[in-house]
Amino acid sequence: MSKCEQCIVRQFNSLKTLTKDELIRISACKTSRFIKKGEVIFDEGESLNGLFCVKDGVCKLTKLSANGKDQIIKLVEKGQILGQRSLISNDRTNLRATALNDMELCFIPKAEIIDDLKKNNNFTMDMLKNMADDLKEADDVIVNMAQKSVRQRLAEALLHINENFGTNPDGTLSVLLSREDFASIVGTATESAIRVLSQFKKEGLISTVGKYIKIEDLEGLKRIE
Amino acid sequence: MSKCEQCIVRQFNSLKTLTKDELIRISACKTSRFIKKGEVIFDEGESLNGLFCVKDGVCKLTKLSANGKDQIIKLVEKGQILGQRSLISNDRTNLRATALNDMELCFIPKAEIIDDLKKNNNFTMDMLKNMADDLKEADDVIVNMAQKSVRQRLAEALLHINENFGTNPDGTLSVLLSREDFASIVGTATESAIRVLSQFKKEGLISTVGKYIKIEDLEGLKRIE
DNA sequence: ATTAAAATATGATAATTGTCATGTTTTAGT
DNA sequence: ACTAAAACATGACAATTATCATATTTTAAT
Repeated sequence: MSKCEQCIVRQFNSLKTLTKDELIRISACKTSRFIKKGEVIFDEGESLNGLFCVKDGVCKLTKLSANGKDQIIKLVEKGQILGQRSLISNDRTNLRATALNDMELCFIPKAEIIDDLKKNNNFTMDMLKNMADDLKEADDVIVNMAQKSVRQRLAEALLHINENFGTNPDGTLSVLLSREDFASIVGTATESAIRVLSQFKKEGLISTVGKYIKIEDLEGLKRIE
Repeated sequence: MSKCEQCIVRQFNSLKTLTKDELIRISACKTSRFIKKGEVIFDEGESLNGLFCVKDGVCKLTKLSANGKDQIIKLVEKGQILGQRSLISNDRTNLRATALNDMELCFIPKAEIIDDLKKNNNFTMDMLKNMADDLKEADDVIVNMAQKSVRQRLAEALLHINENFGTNPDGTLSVLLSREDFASIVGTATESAIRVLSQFKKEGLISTVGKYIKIEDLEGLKRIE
């Protein structure tokens, strides 16, 4: 089992604020999990009893709406943490996490994290900062959902993915999403997402390389207001 | 100037976790502000340099969308705190706060709060819990915005206000909102909000007493799915 | 390699929601 | 009390988006 105190991944999340001793303690009780693409990491309403640290891969966090459709709330990638919200609220999860590609996760039991939160104020503060950033982002999403058209939202989704998850060497977006996933981010019917993406392609705003999408005209996408 | 350590209002927010000494210190440097209905407490992009504690009244937090329309993100009432997000992120506000009725606010300078956050872990933890709850709520709103009809969203808005802000003695909703405000919560055109509320009235789901709305059929509103 | 299933695509049409125009009622200020 | 402004209301129509039907292409399993 690899050691937390030597793990590069923790530099990207709140675990970076832990002391060496704390990391060694956590390392001793953490477990590793490998998840295949498409598998559910945890479901809505589950009790997690701990925190996941994403060592590799990307997953989507979704919530099932009353109409039977999934809504993607957030994408989580390597280096990020999973399950903070329910850990802190001492609550069941309100989102389902599904792997978008093969993943490796470390699981840290709740008791250890709670202990650190109580004893290490830097850790608590960093968690708080991240939560505050998530909240700001969520507020922005609310406004977009409420006030913008499907076309605008889809353009912004592409820009957001480009900005936050980067591209492959050939310039295609590194996160691979189905049209259904795009629809689920934007909150529209799959057919509508397909239509708008086809339109973007016709207009030269994007192109496709196999299943991957490449942004051809960043400014053009930004101009869709 | 009234004293924080004797103030009932703080029992409803994170300030309740502060020690008597900390409260006395805060009390000494806080200022009081009276805001008239309709006045802007702070605008999007302002630097707050502190935290507001709502002693009396209700305000709305809005964000201006690119289409020129305001979106109401949250209603904040007596006992709640205002400005945490930007204080913690050390960021300008991303929302505007506007008084919905006459308000009394206490303003606590940033330095004092930061000091408490660093020294009192209970305070930090409570802020973190509240932020986590806000985030959960925001996620729910995203799903509703993305997946539900205007009719459903408006029904839920009425239920949410009833649940969280209560009613006057005559059973009317205690928070008084214009049709434009309702439209701004739900993310629709004012005319659409008016139409749907008229429809609800025709269907006997709600009634009006002057400018106030009364829920007549709670179960009926819940059934709108 | 074959085949079934899943994903993508597109047309036709219906449902929802927005916009504009216009009128009525309520509120606030002198 | 009078008047202007704001809020509320409603109709007509346009724009957006969803739904249903049906192909086509791609993927995965045997």
